[in-house]
Amino acid sequence: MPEGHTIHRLAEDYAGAFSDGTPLRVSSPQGKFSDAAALLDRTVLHTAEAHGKHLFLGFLGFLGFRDPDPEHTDWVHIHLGLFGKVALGPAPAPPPTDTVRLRLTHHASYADLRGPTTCALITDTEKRAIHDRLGPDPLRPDADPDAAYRRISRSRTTIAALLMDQKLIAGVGNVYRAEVLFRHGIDPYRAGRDITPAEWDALWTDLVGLMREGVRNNRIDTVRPEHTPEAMGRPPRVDDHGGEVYVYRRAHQPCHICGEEIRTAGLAARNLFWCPACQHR
DNA sequence: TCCTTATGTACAA
DNA sequence: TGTACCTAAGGAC
Repeated sequence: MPEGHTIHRLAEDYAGAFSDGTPLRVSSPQGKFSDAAALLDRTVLHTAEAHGKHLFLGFLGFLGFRDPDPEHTDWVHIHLGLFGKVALGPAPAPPPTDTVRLRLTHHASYADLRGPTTCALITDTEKRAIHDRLGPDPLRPDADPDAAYRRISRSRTTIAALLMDQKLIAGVGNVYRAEVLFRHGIDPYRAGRDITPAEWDALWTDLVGLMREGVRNNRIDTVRPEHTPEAMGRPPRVDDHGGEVYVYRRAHQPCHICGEEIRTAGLAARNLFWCPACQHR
């Protein structure tokens, strides 16, 4: 279930559960991360950080350093890809299944990582290189939305594809791109260079608010108060995604606002969803 | 039990 | 543009 909000929430949850200074037990029941897990075993989790859909767990102690200097931190770089999941809860940990790539345990908590596309031990230099190839993240205080607009405003590519490009904006995925374009009435096929500064400002500000709420609730909800199931007297959404949305995975269903049939089409190997009547700008 | 699908990305051609 | 990779849930049988 990973867009940027999931990863930022995981950073908070890992740090909250494990960064109290107690050494951790680190293992890889699946075996694919065993060598690194052995190096990290009985070291201390110092920090957890997210940039877009990338998660970084900072460990101290495997090289003998005890000070929280980034240069002396060993980072575990995690990317969940499409399928990755983390199960995090109070100790005792359940018996591990053979799909657990990385298990952290502690006197009070456990966290099991399954199905990531990336789980690797990296240096601080390698970590900086990852930050350098990612665009501004609406969930990070250091984000510069103007940097994203400079590139969007020069591009002939559709705004729907640009919003998914992590070099331009880090953390937006298929749900947030569909929903934020709907909320601003923007046709997903418009070229980036036709997006005005005012439109970009509104899109960015909205993403910041939506994604912060996503971190808080650990799910994506994008409908305004007047369009909730309660407000409109319609049945709540029931599927594995969970949150209330306008268009995502609602192909061929009526638009909550105008009743028009929601459309879907493939765009950059993903399914795009939009309302042709509401998104005309 | 099999098939499809999924909130992602990298690389080959 | 297509394909490979990682896992689990839901629906059709």
